[in-house]
Amino acid sequence: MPLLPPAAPLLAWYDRHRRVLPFRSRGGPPDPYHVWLSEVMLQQTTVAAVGPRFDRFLARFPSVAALAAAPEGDVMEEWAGLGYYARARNLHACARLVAARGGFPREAAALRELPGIGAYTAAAVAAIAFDRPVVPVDGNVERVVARLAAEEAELPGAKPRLAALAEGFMADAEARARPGDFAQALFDLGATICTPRAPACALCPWREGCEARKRGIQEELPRKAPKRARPLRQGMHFLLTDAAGQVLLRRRPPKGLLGGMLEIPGTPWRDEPWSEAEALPFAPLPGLRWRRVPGVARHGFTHFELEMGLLAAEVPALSPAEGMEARPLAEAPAALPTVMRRLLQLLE
DNA sequence: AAGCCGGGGTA
DNA sequence: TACCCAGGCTT
Repeated sequence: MPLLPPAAPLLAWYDRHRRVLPFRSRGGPPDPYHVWLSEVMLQQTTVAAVGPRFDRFLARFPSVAALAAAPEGDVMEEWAGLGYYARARNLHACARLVAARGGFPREAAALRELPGIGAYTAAAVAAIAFDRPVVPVDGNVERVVARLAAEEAELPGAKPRLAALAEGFMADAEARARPGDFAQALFDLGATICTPRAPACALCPWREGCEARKRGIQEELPRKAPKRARPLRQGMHFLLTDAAGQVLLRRRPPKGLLGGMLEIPGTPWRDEPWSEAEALPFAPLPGLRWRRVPGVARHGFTHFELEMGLLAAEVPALSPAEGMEARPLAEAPAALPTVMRRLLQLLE
């Protein structure tokens, strides 16, 4: 098994080239609340997408105590558009636990017990906020380590092996002296030099010790198991508005797809397209005359693609049933997940 | 171990 | 288009 390269060149590179990011502390010690919030937002979400949303979230919920005291609906609404909405629910639950115990645990093992915090986030918060000697293993670190060690086994099967290799970084005293910087240096290396495609090996502080580069296979690693094709599903939705400019929305069940988020009422999503007559029994109010809004809206989820049609009708005044609520049409997009915003875009 | 769970940036 | 992203939870 090839040895991991020393931490010193990477840390020196980081000291010169580290990215300036909205959620990164400048100067002073990092605020654990800020570190935790940014790490949760960054789960499967790009730095570019998180930046503005992090500042907006902090403005609305400035502290763990403020977040813990907020109604869950407010948190879900603030999360609208970010995706993976279970993160928002877990974030809120976690804030309440942390507020009750008077602060975040400092050890990764204890952080790991909190809702929404897995192995990665526990290590990231422990290292960055508390300088505990652990290595968070995300997609960047997996890629860097797979190339350093020329690990040819496919992901996700190779995850445990890559994590075990990454743990070895902390055997180096220079890494152990700066765990937070070391973790973020790995992220920055993966994001700017050791990129998924066309890595800039000539600029890499670890180019001498990289086994994949020696063999010329750096662009092929990490290998990944092939993914299944996403099926296409169909839905028909009902835009019911009133004379005051309000629109009828429905709250989705707390768990599952888009759990806890608002939606525009509609049919179930199935494999075949819906005719207007087939869809009508699913309308939020019977006996209305619906008109078809031209066009179809498309949206991609993780495991299927969705195509939606829209029917519109108007009543004098909405009286929302249980599980429904009326909102001004102009304010609806801000509270809706992106898939529902796509439907509203058909009106333009 | 495998499936479920969003959305956007990028080539 | 397809791939990837500072992953976690459930079964």
